[in-house]
Amino acid sequence: MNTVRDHVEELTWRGLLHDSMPGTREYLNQGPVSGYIGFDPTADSLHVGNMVQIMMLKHFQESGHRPIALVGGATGMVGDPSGKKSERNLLDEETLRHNQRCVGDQLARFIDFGSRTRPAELVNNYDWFKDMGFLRFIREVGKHISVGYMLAKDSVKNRMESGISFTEFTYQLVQGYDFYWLSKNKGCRLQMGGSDQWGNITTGAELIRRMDGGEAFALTTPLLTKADGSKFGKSEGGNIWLDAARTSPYKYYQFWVNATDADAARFAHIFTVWPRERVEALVAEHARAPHLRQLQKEVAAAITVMTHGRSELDAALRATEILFGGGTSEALGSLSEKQWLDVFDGVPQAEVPRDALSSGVPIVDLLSERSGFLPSKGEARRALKEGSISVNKTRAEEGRVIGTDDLISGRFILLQRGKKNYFLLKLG
RNA sequence: GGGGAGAUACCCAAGUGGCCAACGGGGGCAGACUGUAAAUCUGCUGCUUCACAGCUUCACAGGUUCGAAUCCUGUUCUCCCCA
Repeated sequence: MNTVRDHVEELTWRGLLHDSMPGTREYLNQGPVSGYIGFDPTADSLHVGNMVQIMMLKHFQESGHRPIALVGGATGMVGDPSGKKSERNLLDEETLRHNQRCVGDQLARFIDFGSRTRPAELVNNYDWFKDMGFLRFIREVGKHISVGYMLAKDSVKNRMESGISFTEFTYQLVQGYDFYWLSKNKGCRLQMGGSDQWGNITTGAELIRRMDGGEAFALTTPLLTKADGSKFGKSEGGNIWLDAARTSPYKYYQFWVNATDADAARFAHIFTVWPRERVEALVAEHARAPHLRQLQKEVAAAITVMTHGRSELDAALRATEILFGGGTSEALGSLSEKQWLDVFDGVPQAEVPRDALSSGVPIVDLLSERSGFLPSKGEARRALKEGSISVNKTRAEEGRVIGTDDLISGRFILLQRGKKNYFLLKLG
């Protein structure tokens, strides 16, 4: 089985190709090859900001090639100056090890490590750096690259004013050596990454050329920004993580379903493996009836399944239906206790003691100190004044007192500020 | 080492003895509109038993004054110029 599809063409229509080194397309079209992308183990979970690179590996595998995910245990200890204006804090080895394991597990949800024909592989550059002494490194590697060459990189140039440590200055050589090592030991002569990695990638290609006389290739992706120019991957609550414990599948689904029209179209290209006809048909359909948000829904569903699995998506959809699907107090009452807990799994919650409730709690107290939903009573009053508070899907007035009568299914009260902020109170 | 400028709420930024919880902008939150969108309009955005009331707040610590973010003293930090 040596058939591969034209990967460069595939990336092009998906809008994922920013730049490539000469000959890369031809190299890929010869047959299955290996290609790698590095991931920083700076946290014990990846977030949606990493999704472009994750999908690069996935599309690569779908095209018939063998993806290698490199977890940067060693490079994570150094710190990449690319795109950073200040020196980075170093992580200790124990933390890095933990992060590497978690990141590896997450990648396994997207790319297939068990394929017979084109299995993905996970490597950790700490393994080839841990016994590499400083003297050996500067003799074997440093010897081949001139300081002038290194200084010419943007990542270094941009930091000459504000200052850059020798450690970060050296980073490109360390990452470059990864590329060399993989080409030598794994036959991997292609590196992929974000466009900000171009400088590091070319250093690696240069090393391969000088140390081995070998040829190397590269593919980079454009930096993804949202249609309004803001940074992709952040939302009100901060980062959107791939770890369900950090970002619930419900919130994760909501993140994607809230995409603007333009973003949703791009997400369909980048974050799904749908064939071109399907993507284009959906986009066209959406253009005819944008108010249905069909594109957002399909894209969000596809990505959520890929990340968290079918059943987590179903739970997220149920929650969405209840919270946004014109849900009413009656709809809430029809849920079983288990359904309540499932549906609101991703919603912040607090417990309140029964006796407090039986004597009645003023809504202001309930919203603020009793639950922690809103930060202060002043804030709670303000919210009530603007009419943005609902209790069990029914708008609440300032004088409202909440008692046991308001409990649904004998246990729950659903608080709501505005359309999208929910809070679940449980009887303690 | 010498000289100068400055530190104000999430960010930028006015204010230079009482009318300052502190103009304005950004951001954030909410309401209307809508498609859980964008754009637009409106309101809110220190705390408190929201009241033209009280309390905490304008780098930090003291002081002057009936009264200070605003004046004085000291401390810390930042920036610029000269050497």
